[in-house]
Amino acid sequence: MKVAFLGNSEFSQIVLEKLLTSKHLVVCVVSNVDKQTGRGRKILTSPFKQFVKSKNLPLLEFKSVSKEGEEAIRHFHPDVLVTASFGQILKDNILNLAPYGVVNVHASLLPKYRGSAPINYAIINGEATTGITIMKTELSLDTGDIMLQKSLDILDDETAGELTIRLAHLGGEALLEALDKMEEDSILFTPQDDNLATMYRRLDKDMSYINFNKSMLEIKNFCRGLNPWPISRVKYKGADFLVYKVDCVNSFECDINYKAGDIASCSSKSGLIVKCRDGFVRLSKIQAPGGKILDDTAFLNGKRLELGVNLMQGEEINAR
RNA sequence: CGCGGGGUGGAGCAGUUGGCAGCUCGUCGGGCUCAUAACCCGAAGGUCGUAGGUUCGAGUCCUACCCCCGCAA
Repeated sequence: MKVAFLGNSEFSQIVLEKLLTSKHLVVCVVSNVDKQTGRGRKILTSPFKQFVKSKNLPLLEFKSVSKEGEEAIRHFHPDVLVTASFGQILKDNILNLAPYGVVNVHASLLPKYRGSAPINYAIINGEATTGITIMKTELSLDTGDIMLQKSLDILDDETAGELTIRLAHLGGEALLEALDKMEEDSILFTPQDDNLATMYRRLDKDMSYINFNKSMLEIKNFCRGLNPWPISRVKYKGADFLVYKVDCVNSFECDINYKAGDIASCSSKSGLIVKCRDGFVRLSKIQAPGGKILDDTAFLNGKRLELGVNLMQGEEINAR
């Protein structure tokens, strides 16, 4: 099959690499245009596009494929279009461009976890299993018929970033299998049951503050699910401290009656321990504004935090 | 020229209006203890990011450059 590949991220790259090892031919790759980004507002080429260039694949860049890309892609006469972590929503002209239409590699077991951050939310919600769905792309988001699914167990301390890489490899395998079957015309299309569907909205920094009214496990999962971006965080006296790792604390005793979100211990021996709904959590890897990522014990050697201060957004100082 | 924070013994930080370079931890040695991540005593370890400049004197003030980070996308 002649494939036009649409993608942007590291996830896309891993799937594409797998595709390049197969008998299928990648005729062109479509990605977003470079924009000002990063510190100093420089224009940088994404790692994905650098990879594509290094493989000497024809690279097309569009702000909107539907508006600008139809002719250019048609020029390569693809049999099928494949999307993997491609941010843009495709219109009819692109959906019907190739004989086999558009196939999407989605990182969840649809119809669960529709939306742009399926991997993150699977971890946040404490799922034990997630997976890959190869599906037909249609006009509305992540609703197309399912062609093939593969599941994967989520590891205990895995972050969303780590899981993304594992899912991408699985996604590559699933995609090849699906393409092979399409070619033999032996693939089944199963409609999704919309009643079972769950949809989650985009991640952003506003939703990344830790809510200590939740349980130890929920907070830990929240932290894992938001790594490597946007990173869970707390507010200490008005400043944001990024939290890279949370551990559940099962053996911490204290006689003071702390509220959820209060700092219950902050010596460089014990680490940074905070009260939550059903116990205590330890914020064991944190980063102060302008600082680097540190273990809490190292962090507390230099920065002295105050016992009893509340780390929930908006809360003010209250001495027990 | 998008905004902002930072580079100080091995680690993390403080350093006031320029005036002997400090704190917490770690390391090494000794002591106490049934024992310990606890406690006590002592020691080692620093070209204060780089290059210039101002000054009797610069970690501190000025200039240029390098590196790291947050916001913003």
